[in-house]
Amino acid sequence: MDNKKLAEILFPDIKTTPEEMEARFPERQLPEGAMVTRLGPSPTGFIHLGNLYGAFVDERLAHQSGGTFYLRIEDTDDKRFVEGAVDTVIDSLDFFGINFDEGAGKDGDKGDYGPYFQSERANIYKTYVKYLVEKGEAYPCFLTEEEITEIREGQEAEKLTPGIYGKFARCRDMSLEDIEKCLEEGKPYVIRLRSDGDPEDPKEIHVEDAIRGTLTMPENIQDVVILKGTGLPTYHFAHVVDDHLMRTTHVVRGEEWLSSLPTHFELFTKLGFDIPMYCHTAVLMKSENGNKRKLSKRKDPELRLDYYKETGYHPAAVREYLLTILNSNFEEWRAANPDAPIDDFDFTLGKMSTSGALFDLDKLNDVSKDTLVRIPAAELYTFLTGWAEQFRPEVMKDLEDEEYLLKILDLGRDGKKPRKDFVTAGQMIDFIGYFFDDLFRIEDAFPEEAADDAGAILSAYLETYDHQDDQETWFGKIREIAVQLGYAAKPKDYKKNPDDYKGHVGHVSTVIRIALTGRAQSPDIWEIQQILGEEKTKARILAVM
RNA sequence: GCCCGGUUGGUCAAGUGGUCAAGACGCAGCCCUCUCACGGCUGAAUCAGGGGUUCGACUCCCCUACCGGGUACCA
Repeated sequence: MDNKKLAEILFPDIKTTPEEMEARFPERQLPEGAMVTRLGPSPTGFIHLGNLYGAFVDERLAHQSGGTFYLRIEDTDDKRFVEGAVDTVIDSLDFFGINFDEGAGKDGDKGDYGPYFQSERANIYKTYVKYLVEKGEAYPCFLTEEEITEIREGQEAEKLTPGIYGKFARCRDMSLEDIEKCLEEGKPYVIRLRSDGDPEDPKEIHVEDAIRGTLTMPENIQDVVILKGTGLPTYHFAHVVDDHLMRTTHVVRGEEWLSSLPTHFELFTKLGFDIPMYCHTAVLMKSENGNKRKLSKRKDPELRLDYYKETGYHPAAVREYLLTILNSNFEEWRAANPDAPIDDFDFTLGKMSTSGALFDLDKLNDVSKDTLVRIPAAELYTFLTGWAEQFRPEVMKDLEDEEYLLKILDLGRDGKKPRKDFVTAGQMIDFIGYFFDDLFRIEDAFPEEAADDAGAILSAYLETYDHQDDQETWFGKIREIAVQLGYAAKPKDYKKNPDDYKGHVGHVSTVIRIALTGRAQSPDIWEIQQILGEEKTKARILAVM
């Protein structure tokens, strides 16, 4: 068989050679130890939490090592290309602080290793396919879908490994004449790898994985498709060619790729490429009925990245959370360095978990509280208004008074034990709602112990109210009112002798609290009053009376 | 079915032959306290099961179970 001739028949237009490719995409000039990583989303532009999780690893590895992180659009499938997909990918990741150095961009490709759309790299792939055909390592296959199904069914019946390999690879050893004949007849075909694997007795191969250690697997035996009927490569082939030519040093991808590793190994070997360091991450899981399952696009709103944006999670909080899942020692580090920039943390692949982590909203919320408490009020204000503008435009008028808002946002946040009231922007609006007349409403009932005296309490309060009082004298007055009306000045007294009192000062102040905030629970009343101002304070008391 | 991963409290997890098996979230109780939050303290709760190897196994080996993935001209 004249493979050279076959290659020429199959790819008459391909004049480029692997050597030329090597020259065109030389090794990168990067400092020692610098890592090159990539994100390869499909062109729908849909980015979910799993992507973010992986992208975060890519980004940290590259930027921590002084390397390069690039974006490559994997559009070898004939899936519909969604308009603006690249922008969507870039924007959604940018929101979480993840930026690309190279690759597909809003204003076209950037970098010397492009094109960065796989659909535009057909001739590059074909150069290598042609090369493999010339060497007899690949061949055209004319099997139809029906024939393949038939083969598979036969294999299943005989309990054999399904697939096109060994004697099932019926086009493997066609003569040049037969191939030419099929070609002339216009039969559709694909190019398959001629695998060296022994179906009878597969050898073991060893591949390094930075997260999982040395992986031991049986060698590939399948004559996998490398070039589809469309003239575009399969993922397997594109991965090998692209990651080599783009000089990727670390391939971060989900563990669902683990089982095709032998195929990739054989391709790398046959093409004479060095194998990159693989980093197979665990899949994010979700608990359901006591079982773990993969997060699903349809069932789990928290998988959509937009969910976090819409709910009003601060990107920094999501980053903190992701890092706590990604690196088990991050929480410890954060506890020791509460104010350090997150990028100071030394991210390591070895600290990554190999088993699927359950996504935990409770934990996210807790992390979020701790994150927001570290953000200065002015910045929080920008974040809050930015969010509200997009998702709660009707409250924007309440947020206009920046000076007023800053005081509200900083309420009780100073000192060594700051309040951690805020979780998300949406929740914040709700939490501080009583500061705004149009959002203020009485939500809770007066406590039983003091309900009957509510009128008396409020009128006495109003009578003695002096906006200039400091916190201590202010509360002293409430104590007096409480005592006068038959309430204990201290909760402990009441607890000791509940029959001697109607209730305690806490019940009395709750009545005031409800009049002012509409709620039985709130931050410090005195501080709230100072922010509300004398006029509004009095008006609210009066309104309830 | 076959192949490949994985399995420490409800959740996230430290742990690499000798620990009373860290810590965090959540939960419960107590303290602080005018409410809530914050903070502090205490508590309940874990090595999937069975065999080996060993003086000694969460750690090493084998089997089983369970979970996840793959088994495409999808990525």
